[in-house]
Formats: sequence, structure tokens, C-alpha cells
Amino acid sequence: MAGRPSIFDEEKVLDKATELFWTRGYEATSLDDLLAVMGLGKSSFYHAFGSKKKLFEQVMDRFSNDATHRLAGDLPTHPRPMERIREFFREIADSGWNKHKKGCFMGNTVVELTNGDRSLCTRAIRRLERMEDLFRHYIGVAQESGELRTKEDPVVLARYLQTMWNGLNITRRMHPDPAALRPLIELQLQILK
Amino acid sequence: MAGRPSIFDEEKVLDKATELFWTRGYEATSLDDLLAVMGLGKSSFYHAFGSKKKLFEQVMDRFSNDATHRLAGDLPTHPRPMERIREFFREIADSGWNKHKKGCFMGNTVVELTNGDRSLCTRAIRRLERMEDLFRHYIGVAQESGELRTKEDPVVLARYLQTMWNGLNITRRMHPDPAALRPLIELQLQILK
DNA sequence: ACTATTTTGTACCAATTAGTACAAAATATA
DNA sequence: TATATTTTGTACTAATTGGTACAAAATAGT
Repeated sequence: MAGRPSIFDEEKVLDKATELFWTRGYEATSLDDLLAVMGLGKSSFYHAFGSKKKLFEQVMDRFSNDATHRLAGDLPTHPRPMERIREFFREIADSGWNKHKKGCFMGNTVVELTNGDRSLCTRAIRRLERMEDLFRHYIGVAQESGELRTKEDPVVLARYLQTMWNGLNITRRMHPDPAALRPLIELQLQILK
Repeated sequence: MAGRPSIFDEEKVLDKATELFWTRGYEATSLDDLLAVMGLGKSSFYHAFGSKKKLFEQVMDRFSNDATHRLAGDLPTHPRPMERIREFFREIADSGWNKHKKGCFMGNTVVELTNGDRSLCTRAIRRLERMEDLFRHYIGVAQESGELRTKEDPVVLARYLQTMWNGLNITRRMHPDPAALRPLIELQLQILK
């Protein structure tokens, strides 16, 4: 009750912060850069988000892996979950340079902070593991239903998809070209028979 | 001719700089950190290496991908090149946490600098492409000799190995455990029949 | 011993870093 | 309208960033 009304839309400024952190990483994003794109004064910033690190944590949690979210939303009701997962990977090829250059937010964070801020790095790893868990679950389901004929351990298959995701997010920066990525992805998906 | 003798061994200080850049990345490695581990004064440093960026370039070129070098050395004389490449990947699983945490120097650089210093990023990409070229060449050779039965395009297969390398260098940070990595790598190598 | 040449040490620099102090402004309720 | 509550703007800080100026030190050749 009461108090001066805040002038910004929290969702919008978090989107702006996400975009910046995602493209530049944690350390390379300066506080002043953040304030500029978020349109906040220092006072409002620290009042609302506590610190750069806390904001980053909040942004990570919120982002929580854009891809995972879209995927997790579709899968429970999808008639052929594995086919949905295949589509998820195929979509990578045709996302533009704007996505290619940013790569995977969580993957980037792991690379940047493995030997830096361990708590942030661990947070990123946990998020990636959530995606791996998702893969593993639906691989199991698909094996039961007969959609997948492979007898390989779902744990290993999920780890394979996770590694494929991690790798593509670097390879797509080397070859940001649908024609180069499409056959690569199809080849990788051959494992999921 | 003449001149005060320099007090440091260039190879040794470059090794130190490499280690630091490899673990922390480009931006996160401060000049003072470098001077400390290299055991140089500022004057000597700038006299010998020009700038932080020039040193980084020199270190990249020299490192040029430790792995690629070892590989490129063995392959020309190896009786079964593809088997040597498989071994190259299998070795990843059992390298310790000290290697896991550092990942791939060039891959790290691509991730860090795609939206930062483009010239350094491009340099890293070129180095990775050299590894890809190596794969492609020997895949072609193995297909000719009959060591490889796959009819897949060597270009795509090489890109697949490259992506696998990129991916494993992140996955190994999530699961720095031989028991987790070994079956994953074997699964990935199934493509190379 | 003198000189040209090269390497080194010390002091300095402007810019940027994340973060704080504190009072003024703007609201809801009483 | 007074008050409690919350948000905001301005000014400031101490530390760190990559890099430079310049003279002293150490050598080889004359």
C-alpha cells in the first residue's frame, strides 16, 4: 500500500536485459549497458533487482531455456513425441543469424563461467540438465510406445541429444547457413531410429 | 646486434599465457594477471608482445589446437586413419577435470567473441575449420581404401565430427565423468561405420 | 672507455567497473 | 492535509581496466 509508482514494466525491462546478457554474456555486459537498454536509473535498478548478479540469476531462471519451454509445452499432447523432438532440432537450421550468433544462453554461460563464477555456472548446468531430462523422459515413452525402435539406454540417448544441441550451437556460428546445417542435422538424427 | 639481454624464455612465458587465456578466456584475463604468471614487467610485456590482443593472437596461432596437432602428426603414417580419429574422441572421456574444465580453446573463443571482437572470433573459427578439413580429408581416404563403408558425403561427416567435438567440450563440463562420457562417445561413433 | 642498441622499472593516465548514500518526488491511506 | 511508504535522481566511491612516457640498466662492437 502506498508508495511512488514505479515507471517501468518489469517484464519489458527483463526482456531487454535478457537480450543483452544472451548476446554478450555475463561479464562483458556492463551495468551501464544494462541501465541504457532497460531505461532505468541506477537507483531504480538496484532497488528493483539488487545487483547485476541477482539480475542475471533472475534472467536465467526466467529464460530457463526458451527452447526447452516451447518443447515442454508441446510434448505432453503430441501424438509422436520423438517426431516433435526431431522437428525441434531441424528448426535450428533455418533460424536466422540473429539466433545463430546468440547460440544457447545456458551453454554460453557454462563456457564463460566454468572457471569463473561457479554458482552461476552450476545454475546454467542445472537448466541444461532439465532439457536432458526432458529428452530422456520422452525417449523412454517412445521406446515403450514403439515409436522408437532403438534399444539404447534412454540416458545415453538423451545425453547424445544434449551434446548435439551443445555442438550445433557452436557449429551454427561457424556455418550460419541452412544448406550446411540441414544435412548435418539429418545425419545426427539417424541415431534415433 | 647488442642490447640488454631479455631475462625471460619466450616459450615458457607463452605457455603460461596460453594456460591463463585457455582457462579464463580473453576478456576475463586481465593484463595484471598475465604479467603475474608470465613474470614480466609491463615494459617488457609491451615491448615483446605489443598488446593484449596481439599476444592472444600469437597464443591462438601457437596453440592452434593442441588436439589437431597431435592428430595431424599421427594420421599421415597411420595404417587405419579412421581408427586413429575414433581414438582421438575416445581419449576425451578419460582426460581429467583439468582438461574438462578448460574445454576447447577455439570453441571457447568463438562462444565468447561472436558478438565481441570479430577478428579474434574469425581467427578461432578458421582454426576449427582446419580440424574439420583434416577430418574431411581422412574420411575421404578411408572411404577410398574401404576402411569406411558409409557413403555419406565426407563434408557432412566431417562437420558431424566437428559438431561432436564442439558439443562434447560443453557436455564434459556438465558430466566430467568417464563413465558418463564413454558410452556417449561410442554411440556417436556409430555413425562412422 | 665510448657508443649504439635493446630491454627493463617506475610512475603515470584516462576511462570504466560495480556499487552506495541520501535526499527529493510521488503515491495511498488516515 | 498530514504521514507512512516506496521509487527515483544525483553525486560519489574505491578499485581495476589496458596502455604510455621516459629514463636507467645492460649488453656488443668500435
